Amino acid sequence: MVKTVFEKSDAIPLLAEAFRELGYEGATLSSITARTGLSKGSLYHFFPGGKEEMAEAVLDHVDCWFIAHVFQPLEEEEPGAAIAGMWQAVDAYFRAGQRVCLIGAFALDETRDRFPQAINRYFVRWISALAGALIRAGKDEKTATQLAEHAVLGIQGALVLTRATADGKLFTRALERLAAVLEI
Amino acid sequence: MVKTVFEKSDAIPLLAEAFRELGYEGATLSSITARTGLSKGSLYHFFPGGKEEMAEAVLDHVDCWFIAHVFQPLEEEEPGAAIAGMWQAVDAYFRAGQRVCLIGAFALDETRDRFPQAINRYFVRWISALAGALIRAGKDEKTATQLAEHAVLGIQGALVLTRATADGKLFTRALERLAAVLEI
DNA sequence: GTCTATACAGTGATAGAC
DNA sequence: GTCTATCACTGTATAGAC
Repeated sequence: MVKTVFEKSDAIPLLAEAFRELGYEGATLSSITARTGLSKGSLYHFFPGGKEEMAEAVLDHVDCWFIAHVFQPLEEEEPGAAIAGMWQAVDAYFRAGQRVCLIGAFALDETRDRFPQAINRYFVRWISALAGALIRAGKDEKTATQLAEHAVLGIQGALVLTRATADGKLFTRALERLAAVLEI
Repeated sequence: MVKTVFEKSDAIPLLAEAFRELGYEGATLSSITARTGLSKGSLYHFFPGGKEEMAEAVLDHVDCWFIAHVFQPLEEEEPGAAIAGMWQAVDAYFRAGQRVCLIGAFALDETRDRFPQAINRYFVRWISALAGALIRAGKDEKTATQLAEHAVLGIQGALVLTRATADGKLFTRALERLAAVLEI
């Protein structure tokens, strides 16, 4: 059986899922080969820097997705629609809480110290993009920043609690509540 | 040099800090021996079940702390004072966000599946204790449960964001905002 | 009760055949 | 570009001296 064409970009979503579910330390090369169907040799061909380069590629991939689907709309589109779109995108991306935030999970342990800029950048841009939309929607700067911080933090917390309690409806319920707080 | 008396209970806070900072997979026996000053032999003497038993002991220790300092006060004392005490205890326990929630961190990766009951129990009790206090303070049951969920999830999210952004003031600021939401 | 020595599986990573 | 074979090393865990 000959392996068909398989590009680096095809591997990244599978790598992302591995790191998301197992964590950086927990995602061993064995588990990664099993999930991607690629041998270690192929993985090192695509990512000469090994596991760390794989994680960097995954972080970049996640960041790009959020820029395209969340941050840029918040920064450029009509604020009401962009914010509504954010809640939709977030619920879909995190599969109603069944999927964890890779970057949030990396932030919690010493993995953060491997990728500090990538982790920081993601959250800072999310908060500032949302704050910007809230300002364009009429909030003053201080309130907008606080509300944005509150919303982003709430999403991360909802992911933790959804997994911890195994309550499948918690996430979507939390998003609705967070969306309501933004209206205050 | 003779090792002085060192009880199992003395090791647990050090183990807790190791798991908290490094994660379950990241906390290797080498790092644990370095942090506790106990050799592998001694560790296995105290915890014959190895790393898993160490983590169980730590989870139990954390749970007991929260029962004594947070859950029971919420369940038994005057609600206003108990809730105010909760915010104080949380800010102190998590060192204004410099310290991560071990149980929340465990919830995010496959470590959850090792200790599902302990993780679930902690968060369920926290939410129900807080909801109970809110009910005694005059909220209706549905509102109280939602607000309690919102508060606990906010704490977890604030821990993620504090570490991610390295903004030392974020955590305390978030707690103030979360406390304000409970008043609504 | 504490340690050192050790077993042995699994780790990330590399070399080289095809 | 993909694989297998293999490397040196670290992982958890155990045995046994003191």
